[in-house]
Amino acid sequence: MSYCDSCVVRNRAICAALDSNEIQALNGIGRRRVLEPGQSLLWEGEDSVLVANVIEGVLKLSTGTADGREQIVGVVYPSDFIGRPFGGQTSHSVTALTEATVCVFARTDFDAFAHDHPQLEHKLLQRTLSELDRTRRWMLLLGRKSAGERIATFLLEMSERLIEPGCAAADDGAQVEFELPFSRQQIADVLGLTIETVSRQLTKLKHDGIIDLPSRRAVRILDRLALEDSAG
Amino acid sequence: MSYCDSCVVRNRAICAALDSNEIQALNGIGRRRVLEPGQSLLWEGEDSVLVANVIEGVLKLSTGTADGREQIVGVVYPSDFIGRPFGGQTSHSVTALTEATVCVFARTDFDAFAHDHPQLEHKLLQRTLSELDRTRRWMLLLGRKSAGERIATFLLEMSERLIEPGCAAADDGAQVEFELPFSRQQIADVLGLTIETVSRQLTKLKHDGIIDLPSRRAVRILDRLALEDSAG
DNA sequence: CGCCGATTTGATCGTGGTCAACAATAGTGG
DNA sequence: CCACTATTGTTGACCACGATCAAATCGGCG
Repeated sequence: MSYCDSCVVRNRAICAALDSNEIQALNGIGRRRVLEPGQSLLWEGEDSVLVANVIEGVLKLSTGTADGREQIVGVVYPSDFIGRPFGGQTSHSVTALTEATVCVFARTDFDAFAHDHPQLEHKLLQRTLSELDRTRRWMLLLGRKSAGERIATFLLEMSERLIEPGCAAADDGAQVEFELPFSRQQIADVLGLTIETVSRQLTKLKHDGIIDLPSRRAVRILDRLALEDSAG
Repeated sequence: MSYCDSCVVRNRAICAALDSNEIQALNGIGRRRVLEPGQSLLWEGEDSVLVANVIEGVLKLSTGTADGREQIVGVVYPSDFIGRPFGGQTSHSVTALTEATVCVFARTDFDAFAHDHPQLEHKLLQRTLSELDRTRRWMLLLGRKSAGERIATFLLEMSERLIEPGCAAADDGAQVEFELPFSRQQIADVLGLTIETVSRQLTKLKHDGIIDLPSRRAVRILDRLALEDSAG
C-alpha cells in the first residue's frame, strides 16, 4: 500500500500517466512534505535539487531584482508540477501561500525515472506547454493593461482557478464567491502594481457594484459581464 | 537523400534526438517554407493546425487586446520550435521579422510521430522548459523594471542571442555590434513601452557614451559594464 | 482593552504616455 | 542621379496614471 493510492491528485497530476506498478516505483523515490504559509521549497538561482507535485494548497513562483523589487511569475495549485527537471538552475523561488502539502523527489531520481517512462514525460510536456501559454497570456497583462484591467483580469482568473474539485461550482466552471490565497501585497506582486493601487482599484469595483468584498480575503462577483468588460 | 541531411539546424533543433532512419521518416512529413518579413505563419486563437522548426531568420510571437494594443510574448531564432503540439488553440500569432525559412509539419502528423519517438519528446520538453524559464524572467522586466532598465536588458539579451553560429563572437559569447531584427515599434511591443520612450532611452544611452547607433537597426555596445548596471 | 501588522484613504510627484511637429531614411520613377 | 513621396524615427510640450510618502482605520490576537 503506497501513499499514492490515497493521493487526492492521483488522477490529475502527471502521475495519472502511470499504472499501479509504476506508481509503486515512483512512490519509492518520493516523500510528502508539509509547508507552512510563507515557507519556501526552492530558492531562485540555486541548483535544481528537487522537483515536486502539489497535493494541497497554493504556492507562488517569484523572482526579484537585486534592489528588492519582486514579481510573482506563477501560481501553482493542487496537481501542478514544481521545479526544473533535467539540470539547470531554479529560475524562481517557490513559496507556500497557504498551508501546503507537496510530494517531493530528488531531481536526479526524478530525471532517471522520467527517462524510463515516456508516458510521464508526455504528461509533463503537456503541462509545461499549457503553463507556457498561460504565462504568455500574462505578459499581455503586464506589458499592456491598465491597473483597472489588471485587477479585473486577475479576479476572473481567480474565479476560474480556485474551483475545488467536488465543490458545487457555477455551471460555467467559475466561482461567484471565493477566498483569495493572496495578501494585497502579493496581488500587487502578481500584477506588477503597488499595494495602494490594488486597494484603490478594488474599492472602485466595489463602489461600482461590480464586486463585493465581504472580508479581507473574500471576493464576491456581483456583475460578471461588467467585470469581463473591465478586463480589456 | 533528404532535405534534413543538408539542414543547417540538423544538430541543434529537436531533430538532433533522431538517428538517420528516423530523420528520414520525419523528412517525409515535413516541408520547407519561406516567409517574407511581415508574413505570418500562425494566427492567435485559431486551432493548432501546424508546428514547425525555424531553420533561418527571426520570428515574433505576439498577442493583442481587442482594441489593438500588441505585446510580443516571444522571439524565436534558428533551431527553435514553433507552435502548439497536442491539441488546443494557438495562443499567439507567429510572424516573420526577417526573411525566414521554416520546416513545417501538420500538427496531427507531428503529434503521432512524437508519440512514437520519446527522444524527440524529451528534446521538446527540455526546449519548452527553457522557454518557460526565459519567459518568466521577461515577466520581471514587464512587471517591475523602468523604461531605462528595460532597454538595457533588451540590448544585452540581443547581444547574446543574435550570435550566428560560426561567427567570430566575443570570448564571453556575446556580440559587441549587431543588427536588430526589430523596428522601434517592435522593440516597444517587446518591452511594453511606446515607440517614443524607446527612442528617447536609446538616445540617452548614446549620449551617455554607453552605446553607439551607427544606423537605424545597428547597435554597438561601448561600455558593457555600464549597460549591465543600467539593466537593474 | 491595547497592540501590531494589514489595509484603506489622502496628497503630491514623476515616469512614461499622448499628441504634434520635424528630421532622416528608404523607396520610386523620371 | 536626383526629385518626390512614404515610411520610420526623433524631439518637444504637456498630461495622466500609477508610484510614493504619509496618516488614518481596520482587524486579529494576546
